[in-house]
Amino acid sequence: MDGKEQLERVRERVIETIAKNMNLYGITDSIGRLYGMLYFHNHPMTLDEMKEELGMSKTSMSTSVRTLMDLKMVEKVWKKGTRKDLYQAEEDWYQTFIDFFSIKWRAGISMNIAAMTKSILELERLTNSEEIDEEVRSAAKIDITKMKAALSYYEWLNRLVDSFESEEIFDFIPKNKDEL
Amino acid sequence: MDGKEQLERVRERVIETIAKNMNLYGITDSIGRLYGMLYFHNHPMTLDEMKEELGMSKTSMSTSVRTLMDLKMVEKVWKKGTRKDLYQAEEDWYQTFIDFFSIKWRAGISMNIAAMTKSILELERLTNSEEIDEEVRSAAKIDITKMKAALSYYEWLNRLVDSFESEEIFDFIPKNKDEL
DNA sequence: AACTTTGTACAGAAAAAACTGAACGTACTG
DNA sequence: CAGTACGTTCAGTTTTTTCTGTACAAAGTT
Repeated sequence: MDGKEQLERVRERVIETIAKNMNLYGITDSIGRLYGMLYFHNHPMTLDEMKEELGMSKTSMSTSVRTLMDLKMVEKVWKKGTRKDLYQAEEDWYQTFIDFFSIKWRAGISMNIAAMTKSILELERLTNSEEIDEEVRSAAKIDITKMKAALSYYEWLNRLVDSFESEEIFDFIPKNKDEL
Repeated sequence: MDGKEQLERVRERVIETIAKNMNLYGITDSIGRLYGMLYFHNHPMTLDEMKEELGMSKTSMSTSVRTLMDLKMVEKVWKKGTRKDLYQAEEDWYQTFIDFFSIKWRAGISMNIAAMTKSILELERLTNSEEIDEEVRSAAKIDITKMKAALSYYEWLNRLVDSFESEEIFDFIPKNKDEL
């Protein structure tokens, strides 16, 4: 029984699990595997090393690593002497969680708030118009109610994300369960 | 200027925004559009009506609506007299949010906790073995540390989801911002 | 300045996902 | 019990996404 080999097998299984999990969050398996691999690799890696390790093209490594950087799951590190770019995984998963959802959700929230606000305004103008079919008016009123409800939800979600970014969420749900 | 037409246009734009947003959460545009459409449709709809409204196949409607049901974003309603299944959108987006992430995250959490726990055990057995290369042992120890950190994160995430399901999250981040 | 080395853009190939129509099973209707 | 209406399964097609190799630009080396 070779210890090194066994360690390797365990790692691979865990990496696969991590990848599957990230997949659930809309990240492809390949990118998930790359992250997992970087997470267990104890030194920053170059694109060529990743390519070697995963048996994929350098192009893929380049784009995948950028995706992970955009999500702040990987960072570029600088090392004297080498010309190659070096990357390492963000190790703090609490931070990863915060960054991931802040980035993803904020984008959607502002988009939606803008659309809803604009639409409510337009429909209110419509309902106030004299020359309008009564049926349309009441339909518009219902829509306005729904959009206002949506707006209030987005506003709540925004505050939730605030609590992530400020880390106040950890006052409420402490990292260590024995705290509090 | 036709009011009905204008209302239609506004609705469509908002539905498109909703779809784009859901897309961010890993739901296809089509399914997102279906949800948005149902959200603004003030009566439960049959598969044939959806098919008509969206210009897609009945097969797609059937599978899409099932996806939405699995996420508890749509529910089947029963109406006396009709043989067709009727579906309507869950209107409470706070609830939708809770259900969506509870369902998605729980799946990943338990999968990961299981994998990590098992792997930690295996590696601990490995590190305790006499006949093992010192280098492998220290590598295994590092891995164990990382997996334990991961485990503690998943345990935290589980508690976060608990607070969603119990709605305690609203004590911390109230729905109405003036509350508290 | 010529030559390397490195990362990325881009176009095309391969793989995966979404979508459809036909066929089927079940349950209701007369 | 035959006939019809309905939802779903499944195989095949279309569309989208992922992945690769080549080409190229930028920066470093000699």
